[in-house]
Amino acid sequence: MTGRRTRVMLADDHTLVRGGIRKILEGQPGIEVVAEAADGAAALDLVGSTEADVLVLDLKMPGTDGIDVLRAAKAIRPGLKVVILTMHAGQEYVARAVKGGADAYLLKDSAVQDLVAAVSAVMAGQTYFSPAIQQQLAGLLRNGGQPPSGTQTLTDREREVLTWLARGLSSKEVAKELNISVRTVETHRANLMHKLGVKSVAVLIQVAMREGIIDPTP
Amino acid sequence: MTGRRTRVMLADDHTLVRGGIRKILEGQPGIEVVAEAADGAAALDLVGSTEADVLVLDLKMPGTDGIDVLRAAKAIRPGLKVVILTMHAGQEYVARAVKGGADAYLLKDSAVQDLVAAVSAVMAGQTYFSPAIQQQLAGLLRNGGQPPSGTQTLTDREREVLTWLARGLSSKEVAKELNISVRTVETHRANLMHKLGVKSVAVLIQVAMREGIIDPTP
DNA sequence: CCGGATCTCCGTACTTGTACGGAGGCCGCT
DNA sequence: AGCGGCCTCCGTACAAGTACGGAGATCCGG
Repeated sequence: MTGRRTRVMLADDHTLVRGGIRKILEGQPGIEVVAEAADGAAALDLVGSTEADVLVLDLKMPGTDGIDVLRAAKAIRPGLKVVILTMHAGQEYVARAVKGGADAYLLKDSAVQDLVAAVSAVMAGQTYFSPAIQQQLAGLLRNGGQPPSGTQTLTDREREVLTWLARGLSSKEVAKELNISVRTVETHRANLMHKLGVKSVAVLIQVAMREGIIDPTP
Repeated sequence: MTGRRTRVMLADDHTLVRGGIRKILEGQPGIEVVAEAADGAAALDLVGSTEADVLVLDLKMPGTDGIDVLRAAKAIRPGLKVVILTMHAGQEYVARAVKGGADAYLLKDSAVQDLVAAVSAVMAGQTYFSPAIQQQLAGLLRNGGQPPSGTQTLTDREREVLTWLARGLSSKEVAKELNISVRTVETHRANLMHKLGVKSVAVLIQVAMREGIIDPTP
Protein backbone atom coordinates (compact mmCIF):
# COMPACT_ATOMS: atom_id res chain seq x y z
CA MET A 1 0.00 0.00 0.00
CA THR A 2 2.81 2.39 0.84
CA GLY A 3 4.95 1.46 -2.11
CA ARG A 4 7.47 -0.17 0.20
CA ARG A 5 7.44 -3.92 0.64
CA THR A 6 6.30 -5.39 3.90
CA ARG A 7 9.19 -6.82 5.86
CA VAL A 8 8.37 -10.04 7.64
CA MET A 9 10.17 -12.04 10.30
CA LEU A 10 9.46 -15.73 10.79
CA ALA A 11 9.62 -17.63 14.08
CA ASP A 12 8.94 -21.36 13.95
CA ASP A 13 10.97 -24.22 15.32
CA HIS A 14 10.47 -26.50 12.33
CA THR A 15 13.02 -25.51 9.72
CA LEU A 16 11.18 -27.19 6.90
CA VAL A 17 7.88 -25.54 7.78
CA ARG A 18 9.62 -22.20 8.15
CA GLY A 19 11.20 -22.65 4.76
CA GLY A 20 7.83 -23.41 3.27
CA ILE A 21 6.19 -20.38 4.80
CA ARG A 22 9.06 -18.29 3.51
CA LYS A 23 8.52 -19.59 -0.01
CA ILE A 24 4.84 -18.79 0.22
CA LEU A 25 5.41 -15.25 1.41
CA GLU A 26 8.25 -14.57 -0.99
CA GLY A 27 5.95 -15.47 -3.82
CA GLN A 28 3.97 -12.37 -2.97
CA PRO A 29 5.07 -9.14 -4.67
CA GLY A 30 4.53 -6.88 -1.66
CA ILE A 31 6.27 -9.01 0.90
CA GLU A 32 9.85 -9.82 1.75
CA VAL A 33 11.12 -12.12 4.47
CA VAL A 34 13.99 -10.47 6.27
CA ALA A 35 14.78 -12.89 9.09
CA GLU A 36 14.04 -16.26 10.65
CA ALA A 37 14.26 -17.66 14.16
CA ALA A 38 13.92 -21.20 15.48
CA ASP A 39 13.07 -20.41 19.09
CA GLY A 40 11.69 -17.69 21.32
CA ALA A 41 15.00 -16.23 22.42
CA ALA A 42 16.25 -15.90 18.86
CA ALA A 43 12.95 -14.33 17.87
CA LEU A 44 13.29 -11.66 20.54
CA ASP A 45 16.85 -10.98 19.46
CA LEU A 46 15.53 -10.34 15.98
CA VAL A 47 12.81 -8.07 17.24
CA GLY A 48 15.43 -5.97 18.98
CA SER A 49 17.93 -5.92 16.15
CA THR A 50 15.95 -6.05 12.93
CA GLU A 51 13.69 -3.51 11.32
CA ALA A 52 10.58 -5.39 10.38
CA ASP A 53 6.88 -4.73 10.06
CA VAL A 54 5.40 -8.10 10.89
CA LEU A 55 6.38 -11.06 13.02
CA VAL A 56 4.84 -14.38 12.08
CA LEU A 57 5.03 -16.35 15.29
CA ASP A 58 4.46 -20.01 16.06
CA LEU A 59 3.32 -20.29 19.65
CA LYS A 60 4.69 -23.80 20.09
CA MET A 61 8.42 -23.55 20.31
CA PRO A 62 10.81 -25.48 22.53
CA GLY A 63 11.76 -23.89 25.80
CA THR A 64 9.82 -20.68 25.56
CA ASP A 65 6.17 -19.99 26.10
CA GLY A 66 5.01 -18.41 22.86
CA ILE A 67 2.72 -16.00 24.68
CA ASP A 68 5.69 -14.62 26.58
CA VAL A 69 7.49 -14.05 23.29
CA LEU A 70 4.44 -12.23 21.97
CA ARG A 71 4.23 -9.95 24.98
CA ALA A 72 7.97 -9.28 25.03
CA ALA A 73 7.99 -8.50 21.32
CA LYS A 74 5.16 -6.02 21.74
CA ALA A 75 6.96 -4.46 24.69
CA ILE A 76 10.22 -4.08 22.79
CA ARG A 77 8.63 -2.72 19.64
CA PRO A 78 5.01 -1.69 20.13
CA GLY A 79 4.52 -0.86 16.45
CA LEU A 80 5.40 -4.37 15.36
CA LYS A 81 2.46 -6.39 14.08
CA VAL A 82 2.31 -9.98 15.24
CA VAL A 83 0.60 -12.78 13.35
CA ILE A 84 0.14 -15.91 15.43
CA LEU A 85 0.49 -19.04 13.33
CA THR A 86 -0.19 -22.25 15.18
CA MET A 87 -1.99 -25.53 14.97
CA HIS A 88 -3.78 -25.06 18.26
CA ALA A 89 -7.22 -23.51 18.51
CA GLY A 90 -7.56 -23.98 22.27
CA GLN A 91 -9.52 -21.31 24.13
CA GLU A 92 -6.79 -20.75 26.66
CA TYR A 93 -4.34 -20.23 23.86
CA VAL A 94 -6.54 -17.83 21.93
CA ALA A 95 -7.60 -15.85 24.96
CA ARG A 96 -4.05 -15.33 26.15
CA ALA A 97 -2.78 -14.50 22.68
CA VAL A 98 -5.43 -11.84 22.08
CA LYS A 99 -4.89 -10.36 25.51
CA GLY A 100 -1.17 -10.37 24.76
CA GLY A 101 -1.79 -8.12 21.78
CA ALA A 102 -1.81 -10.47 18.82
CA ASP A 103 -2.94 -8.74 15.61
CA ALA A 104 -3.86 -11.93 13.81
CA TYR A 105 -4.37 -15.56 14.71
CA LEU A 106 -4.08 -18.18 11.99
CA LEU A 107 -4.31 -21.94 12.16
CA LYS A 108 -1.85 -24.03 10.25
CA ASP A 109 -4.64 -25.68 8.35
CA SER A 110 -5.68 -22.33 6.92
CA ALA A 111 -5.49 -21.76 3.18
CA VAL A 112 -2.30 -20.31 1.77
CA GLN A 113 -4.10 -17.17 0.73
CA ASP A 114 -5.25 -16.64 4.31
CA LEU A 115 -1.69 -16.12 5.44
CA VAL A 116 -1.15 -13.48 2.82
CA ALA A 117 -4.46 -11.89 3.72
CA ALA A 118 -3.50 -11.84 7.38
CA VAL A 119 -0.22 -10.07 6.69
CA SER A 120 -2.00 -7.53 4.50
CA ALA A 121 -4.68 -6.97 7.11
CA VAL A 122 -2.32 -6.26 9.97
CA MET A 123 -0.31 -3.91 7.77
CA ALA A 124 -3.50 -2.01 7.13
CA GLY A 125 -4.01 -1.70 10.87
CA GLN A 126 -6.67 -4.34 10.93
CA THR A 127 -6.89 -7.74 12.53
CA TYR A 128 -7.32 -11.19 11.04
CA PHE A 129 -8.61 -14.35 12.66
CA SER A 130 -9.31 -17.81 11.32
CA PRO A 131 -13.00 -18.74 11.34
CA ALA A 132 -12.48 -21.24 14.16
CA ILE A 133 -10.75 -18.53 16.14
CA GLN A 134 -13.50 -16.02 15.53
CA GLN A 135 -15.88 -18.40 17.23
CA GLN A 136 -13.64 -18.58 20.24
CA LEU A 137 -13.47 -14.80 20.32
CA ALA A 138 -17.23 -14.51 20.10
CA GLY A 139 -17.47 -16.81 23.08
CA LEU A 140 -14.97 -14.67 24.96
CA LEU A 141 -16.78 -11.44 24.22
CA ARG A 142 -20.18 -12.82 25.06
CA ASN A 143 -19.04 -13.45 28.58
CA GLY A 144 -17.98 -9.91 29.34
CA GLY A 145 -14.33 -10.14 28.44
CA GLN A 146 -12.10 -12.42 30.43
CA PRO A 147 -13.86 -15.63 31.44
CA PRO A 148 -14.54 -17.96 28.50
CA SER A 149 -17.78 -19.86 28.36
CA GLY A 150 -17.32 -23.61 28.26
CA THR A 151 -13.74 -23.93 29.33
CA GLN A 152 -13.13 -21.58 32.20
CA THR A 153 -9.84 -19.78 32.44
CA LEU A 154 -7.48 -21.17 34.98
CA THR A 155 -5.99 -19.16 37.77
CA ASP A 156 -2.23 -18.71 37.90
CA ARG A 157 -1.98 -21.05 40.82
CA GLU A 158 -3.97 -23.74 39.07
CA ARG A 159 -1.79 -23.46 36.00
CA GLU A 160 1.25 -23.78 38.22
CA VAL A 161 -0.06 -26.89 39.92
CA LEU A 162 -0.95 -28.32 36.55
CA THR A 163 2.53 -27.95 35.15
CA TRP A 164 4.00 -29.81 38.11
CA LEU A 165 1.41 -32.54 37.82
CA ALA A 166 2.30 -32.84 34.16
CA ARG A 167 5.90 -33.42 35.13
CA GLY A 168 4.85 -36.43 37.10
CA LEU A 169 4.84 -35.07 40.63
CA SER A 170 2.27 -36.43 43.04
CA SER A 171 0.07 -34.08 45.03
CA LYS A 172 2.38 -34.51 47.98
CA GLU A 173 5.42 -33.59 45.94
CA VAL A 174 3.71 -30.60 44.41
CA ALA A 175 2.81 -29.48 47.91
CA LYS A 176 6.46 -29.61 48.93
CA GLU A 177 7.48 -27.85 45.75
CA LEU A 178 5.09 -24.96 46.31
CA ASN A 179 5.33 -24.99 50.10
CA ILE A 180 1.62 -25.42 50.56
CA SER A 181 -0.53 -28.12 52.10
CA VAL A 182 -1.37 -31.35 50.30
CA ARG A 183 -5.05 -30.52 50.78
CA THR A 184 -4.60 -27.29 48.91
CA VAL A 185 -2.97 -29.06 46.02
CA GLU A 186 -5.82 -31.53 45.99
CA THR A 187 -8.29 -28.66 45.92
CA HIS A 188 -6.53 -27.12 42.94
CA ARG A 189 -6.39 -30.48 41.27
CA ALA A 190 -10.12 -30.97 41.76
CA ASN A 191 -10.84 -27.49 40.44
CA LEU A 192 -8.69 -28.19 37.39
CA MET A 193 -10.64 -31.33 36.69
CA HIS A 194 -13.93 -29.53 37.00
CA LYS A 195 -12.89 -26.52 34.97
CA LEU A 196 -11.53 -28.59 32.12
CA GLY A 197 -14.39 -31.04 32.37
CA VAL A 198 -12.33 -34.19 32.67
CA LYS A 199 -12.39 -37.06 35.10
CA SER A 200 -8.91 -38.51 34.86
CA VAL A 201 -5.35 -37.28 34.97
CA ALA A 202 -4.72 -38.90 31.62
CA VAL A 203 -7.27 -36.77 29.80
CA LEU A 204 -6.38 -33.75 31.89
CA ILE A 205 -2.85 -33.87 30.52
CA GLN A 206 -4.03 -34.23 26.96
CA VAL A 207 -6.47 -31.36 27.23
CA ALA A 208 -3.82 -29.23 28.84
CA MET A 209 -1.41 -29.98 26.02
CA ARG A 210 -4.03 -29.33 23.39
CA GLU A 211 -5.04 -26.04 25.01
CA GLY A 212 -1.44 -24.98 25.17
CA ILE A 213 -1.49 -24.72 28.95
CA ILE A 214 1.52 -26.94 29.40
CA ASP A 215 4.34 -27.95 27.11
CA PRO A 216 5.50 -31.52 26.70
CA THR A 217 8.21 -32.75 29.01
CA PRO A 218 11.45 -33.19 27.07
CA MET B 1 17.96 -38.97 -13.69
CA THR B 2 15.60 -40.50 -16.22
CA GLY B 3 14.83 -37.27 -17.98
CA ARG B 4 11.27 -37.39 -16.60
CA ARG B 5 10.35 -35.31 -13.63
CA THR B 6 9.64 -37.01 -10.34
CA ARG B 7 5.95 -36.91 -9.51
CA VAL B 8 5.26 -36.31 -5.84
CA MET B 9 2.08 -36.59 -3.75
CA LEU B 10 1.75 -34.71 -0.47
CA ALA B 11 -0.21 -35.86 2.56
CA ASP B 12 -0.32 -33.49 5.52
CA ASP B 13 -3.31 -32.23 7.47
CA HIS B 14 -2.03 -28.66 7.74
CA THR B 15 -2.93 -26.86 4.54
CA LEU B 16 -0.45 -24.10 5.08
CA VAL B 17 2.41 -26.49 5.79
CA ARG B 18 1.41 -28.56 2.79
CA GLY B 19 1.40 -25.46 0.64
CA GLY B 20 4.84 -24.57 1.89
CA ILE B 21 6.26 -28.00 1.17
CA ARG B 22 4.71 -27.80 -2.29
CA LYS B 23 6.45 -24.51 -2.96
CA ILE B 24 9.74 -25.94 -1.84
CA LEU B 25 9.46 -29.01 -4.04
CA GLU B 26 8.15 -27.09 -7.01
CA GLY B 27 11.20 -24.89 -6.85
CA GLN B 28 13.21 -27.96 -7.81
CA PRO B 29 13.65 -28.58 -11.56
CA GLY B 30 13.30 -32.34 -11.42
CA ILE B 31 10.21 -32.48 -9.25
CA GLU B 32 6.55 -31.82 -9.76
CA VAL B 33 3.77 -32.07 -7.19
CA VAL B 34 0.81 -33.86 -8.69
CA ALA B 35 -1.61 -34.19 -5.77
CA GLU B 36 -2.32 -33.31 -2.17
CA ALA B 37 -4.31 -34.93 0.63
CA ALA B 38 -5.34 -33.70 4.06
CA ASP B 39 -5.98 -37.02 5.74
CA GLY B 40 -5.16 -40.70 5.52
CA ALA B 41 -8.25 -41.77 3.60
CA ALA B 42 -7.74 -39.12 0.95
CA ALA B 43 -4.09 -40.09 0.70
CA LEU B 44 -4.98 -43.71 0.00
CA ASP B 45 -7.50 -42.61 -2.61
CA LEU B 46 -4.73 -40.75 -4.34
CA VAL B 47 -2.39 -43.71 -4.17
CA GLY B 48 -5.00 -45.79 -5.92
CA SER B 49 -5.96 -43.23 -8.52
CA THR B 50 -2.89 -41.19 -9.26
CA GLU B 51 0.32 -42.13 -10.98
CA ALA B 52 3.08 -40.86 -8.77
CA ASP B 53 6.59 -41.84 -7.83
CA VAL B 54 6.84 -40.56 -4.28
CA LEU B 55 4.45 -40.01 -1.41
CA VAL B 56 5.52 -37.49 1.19
CA LEU B 57 3.55 -38.53 4.25
CA ASP B 58 2.96 -36.84 7.58
CA LEU B 59 2.36 -39.54 10.18
CA LYS B 60 0.24 -37.34 12.40
CA MET B 61 -3.08 -36.84 10.73
CA PRO B 62 -6.53 -36.73 12.26
CA GLY B 63 -8.45 -39.96 12.39
CA THR B 64 -5.95 -42.27 10.77
CA ASP B 65 -2.85 -43.88 12.12
CA GLY B 66 -0.12 -42.77 9.76
CA ILE B 67 1.61 -46.14 9.93
CA ASP B 68 -1.54 -47.81 8.62
CA VAL B 69 -1.58 -45.39 5.70
CA LEU B 70 2.05 -46.22 5.00
CA ARG B 71 1.40 -49.95 4.99
CA ALA B 72 -1.76 -49.64 2.90
CA ALA B 73 -0.02 -47.41 0.38
CA LYS B 74 2.81 -49.92 0.00
CA ALA B 75 0.27 -52.71 -0.37
CA ILE B 76 -1.69 -50.88 -3.07
CA ARG B 77 1.34 -49.79 -5.02
CA PRO B 78 4.53 -51.55 -3.94
CA GLY B 79 6.70 -49.52 -6.28
CA LEU B 80 5.68 -46.25 -4.65
CA LYS B 81 8.38 -44.63 -2.60
CA VAL B 82 7.29 -43.19 0.72
CA VAL B 83 9.02 -40.34 2.51
CA ILE B 84 7.88 -39.94 6.10
CA LEU B 85 7.84 -36.30 7.14
CA THR B 86 6.96 -35.72 10.76
CA MET B 87 7.97 -33.81 13.83
CA HIS B 88 8.20 -36.92 15.99
CA ALA B 89 11.43 -38.83 16.48
CA GLY B 90 10.04 -41.35 18.96
CA GLN B 91 11.50 -44.84 18.82
CA GLU B 92 8.12 -46.52 18.55
CA TYR B 93 7.29 -44.28 15.64
CA VAL B 94 10.52 -44.86 13.80
CA ALA B 95 10.57 -48.58 14.40
CA ARG B 96 7.04 -49.06 13.13
CA ALA B 97 7.60 -46.79 10.14
CA VAL B 98 10.73 -48.60 9.02
CA LYS B 99 9.08 -51.99 9.50
CA GLY B 100 6.15 -50.64 7.51
CA GLY B 101 8.43 -50.05 4.56
CA ALA B 102 9.25 -46.35 4.73
CA ASP B 103 11.97 -45.35 2.28
CA ALA B 104 12.89 -42.15 4.04
CA TYR B 105 12.20 -40.58 7.42
CA LEU B 106 12.61 -36.84 7.77
CA LEU B 107 11.96 -34.57 10.72
CA LYS B 108 10.19 -31.30 10.18
CA ASP B 109 13.12 -29.41 11.60
CA SER B 110 15.33 -30.76 8.83
CA ALA B 111 16.91 -28.35 6.38
CA VAL B 112 15.02 -27.59 3.18
CA GLN B 113 17.70 -29.25 1.12
CA ASP B 114 17.28 -32.46 3.12
CA LEU B 115 13.76 -32.86 1.79
CA VAL B 116 14.98 -32.55 -1.76
CA ALA B 117 17.83 -34.93 -1.01
CA ALA B 118 15.39 -37.44 0.46
CA VAL B 119 13.20 -37.38 -2.62
CA SER B 120 16.22 -37.80 -4.87
CA ALA B 121 17.55 -40.64 -2.74
CA VAL B 122 14.38 -42.70 -2.78
CA MET B 123 14.05 -42.17 -6.53
CA ALA B 124 17.54 -43.61 -6.89
CA GLY B 125 16.39 -46.64 -4.92
CA GLN B 126 18.18 -45.54 -1.80
CA THR B 127 16.98 -44.55 1.64
CA TYR B 128 17.29 -41.32 3.55
CA PHE B 129 17.07 -40.75 7.28
CA SER B 130 17.56 -37.67 9.42
CA PRO B 131 20.59 -37.86 11.69
CA ALA B 132 18.40 -38.19 14.77
CA ILE B 133 16.56 -41.03 13.08
CA GLN B 134 19.78 -42.78 12.11
CA GLN B 135 20.65 -42.97 15.78
CA GLN B 136 17.34 -44.62 16.53
CA LEU B 137 17.96 -47.09 13.72
CA ALA B 138 21.42 -47.89 15.00
CA GLY B 139 19.86 -48.67 18.36
CA LEU B 140 17.29 -50.89 16.72
CA LEU B 141 19.87 -52.82 14.72
CA ARG B 142 22.21 -53.25 17.62
CA ASN B 143 19.58 -55.22 19.45
CA GLY B 144 19.05 -57.81 16.77
CA GLY B 145 16.18 -56.25 14.96
CA GLN B 146 12.94 -55.77 16.78
CA PRO B 147 13.41 -54.79 20.41
CA PRO B 148 14.75 -51.25 20.83
CA SER B 149 17.31 -50.60 23.50
CA GLY B 150 16.23 -48.00 26.02
CA THR B 151 12.56 -47.85 25.36
CA GLN B 152 11.27 -51.38 25.01
CA THR B 153 8.61 -52.11 22.45
CA LEU B 154 5.18 -52.59 23.86
CA THR B 155 3.10 -55.68 23.34
CA ASP B 156 -0.20 -55.35 21.50
CA ARG B 157 -2.13 -55.83 24.69
CA GLU B 158 -0.16 -53.15 26.48
CA ARG B 159 -0.72 -50.71 23.67
CA GLU B 160 -4.40 -51.52 23.83
CA VAL B 161 -4.59 -50.91 27.57
CA LEU B 162 -2.65 -47.70 27.10
CA THR B 163 -5.09 -46.28 24.58
CA TRP B 164 -7.99 -46.89 26.91
CA LEU B 165 -6.14 -45.35 29.82
CA ALA B 166 -5.43 -42.34 27.64
CA ARG B 167 -9.14 -41.95 27.06
CA GLY B 168 -9.64 -41.54 30.76
CA LEU B 169 -10.83 -45.00 31.77
CA SER B 170 -9.83 -46.32 35.16
CA SER B 171 -8.26 -49.73 35.50
CA LYS B 172 -11.63 -51.11 36.49
CA GLU B 173 -13.30 -49.67 33.41
CA VAL B 174 -10.55 -50.92 31.12
CA ALA B 175 -11.01 -54.36 32.65
CA LYS B 176 -14.69 -54.29 31.77
CA GLU B 177 -13.91 -53.00 28.28
CA LEU B 178 -11.47 -55.80 27.53
CA ASN B 179 -13.29 -58.47 29.56
CA ILE B 180 -10.29 -59.20 31.70
CA SER B 181 -9.57 -58.90 35.39
CA VAL B 182 -8.70 -55.62 37.08
CA ARG B 183 -5.50 -57.19 38.33
CA THR B 184 -4.45 -57.96 34.79
CA VAL B 185 -5.02 -54.40 33.74
CA GLU B 186 -2.99 -53.27 36.68
CA THR B 187 -0.20 -55.59 35.66
CA HIS B 188 -0.20 -54.16 32.14
CA ARG B 189 -0.29 -50.69 33.56
CA ALA B 190 2.70 -51.42 35.77
CA ASN B 191 4.60 -52.94 32.84
CA LEU B 192 3.84 -49.88 30.74
CA MET B 193 5.22 -47.63 33.44
CA HIS B 194 8.39 -49.69 33.72
CA LYS B 195 8.91 -50.05 30.00
CA LEU B 196 8.50 -46.38 29.33
CA GLY B 197 10.42 -45.46 32.41
CA VAL B 198 7.86 -43.20 33.98
CA LYS B 199 6.35 -43.06 37.41
CA SER B 200 3.06 -41.24 36.86
CA VAL B 201 0.13 -41.46 34.52
CA ALA B 202 0.66 -37.84 33.57
CA VAL B 203 4.10 -38.44 32.12
CA LEU B 204 3.01 -41.79 30.71
CA ILE B 205 0.45 -40.04 28.55
CA GLN B 206 2.92 -37.47 27.35
CA VAL B 207 5.54 -40.05 26.47
CA ALA B 208 2.93 -42.12 24.70
CA MET B 209 1.83 -39.13 22.66
CA ARG B 210 5.40 -38.18 21.84
CA GLU B 211 6.27 -41.73 20.81
CA GLY B 212 3.24 -41.88 18.58
CA ILE B 213 1.73 -44.77 20.52
CA ILE B 214 -1.56 -43.02 21.08
CA ASP B 215 -3.25 -40.12 19.37
CA PRO B 216 -4.85 -37.23 21.24
CA THR B 217 -8.48 -37.57 22.25
CA PRO B 218 -10.63 -35.28 20.09
C1' DC C 1 10.27 -80.56 22.59
C1' DC C 2 11.57 -76.94 25.40
C1' DG C 3 12.37 -72.06 26.61
C1' DG C 4 10.74 -67.60 26.42
C1' DA C 5 7.45 -64.23 25.86
C1' DT C 6 2.83 -62.92 26.58
C1' DC C 7 -1.49 -62.82 28.71
C1' DT C 8 -3.96 -64.04 32.28
C1' DC C 9 -5.17 -64.15 37.33
C1' DC C 10 -4.51 -63.79 42.53
C1' DG C 11 -3.45 -61.84 47.57
C1' DT C 12 -1.87 -58.46 50.70
C1' DA C 13 -0.32 -54.16 52.56
C1' DC C 14 0.44 -49.45 51.75
C1' DT C 15 0.01 -45.01 49.42
C1' DT C 16 -2.68 -41.85 46.69
C1' DG C 17 -6.41 -39.76 44.83
C1' DT C 18 -11.53 -38.49 45.07
C1' DA C 19 -15.70 -36.61 47.01
C1' DC C 20 -18.03 -34.48 50.40
C1' DG C 21 -18.47 -30.15 53.12
C1' DG C 22 -16.64 -26.24 55.81
C1' DA C 23 -13.82 -22.03 56.83
C1' DG C 24 -10.65 -17.96 57.37
C1' DG C 25 -7.51 -14.38 55.23
C1' DC C 26 -6.33 -11.44 51.37
C1' DC C 27 -7.07 -8.42 47.57
C1' DG C 28 -9.35 -5.79 44.15
C1' DC C 29 -13.47 -3.66 42.56
C1' DT C 30 -17.66 -1.22 43.21
C1' DA D 1 -17.49 -0.99 53.54
C1' DG D 2 -19.15 -4.93 51.31
C1' DC D 3 -18.82 -8.40 47.80
C1' DG D 4 -16.64 -11.91 45.24
C1' DG D 5 -12.82 -14.42 43.63
C1' DC D 6 -8.72 -16.66 44.95
C1' DC D 7 -5.67 -19.16 47.89
C1' DT D 8 -5.15 -21.45 51.80
C1' DC D 9 -6.17 -25.23 55.18
C1' DC D 10 -8.88 -29.05 57.55
C1' DG D 11 -11.54 -33.82 58.45
C1' DT D 12 -13.55 -37.86 57.06
C1' DA D 13 -14.86 -41.73 54.31
C1' DC D 14 -14.32 -44.30 50.32
C1' DA D 15 -12.22 -45.52 45.74
C1' DA D 16 -8.29 -46.27 43.21
C1' DG D 17 -3.52 -47.05 42.20
C1' DT D 18 1.26 -49.00 43.65
C1' DA D 19 4.50 -52.41 45.14
C1' DC D 20 5.52 -56.87 46.43
C1' DG D 21 5.65 -61.75 44.85
C1' DG D 22 3.67 -65.89 42.74
C1' DA D 23 1.62 -68.86 39.10
C1' DG D 24 -0.96 -71.36 35.25
C1' DA D 25 -2.10 -71.24 29.99
C1' DT D 26 -1.00 -70.43 25.33
C1' DC D 27 1.74 -69.76 21.42
C1' DC D 28 5.85 -69.27 18.72
C1' DG D 29 10.40 -70.21 17.23
C1' DG D 30 14.82 -72.53 17.92
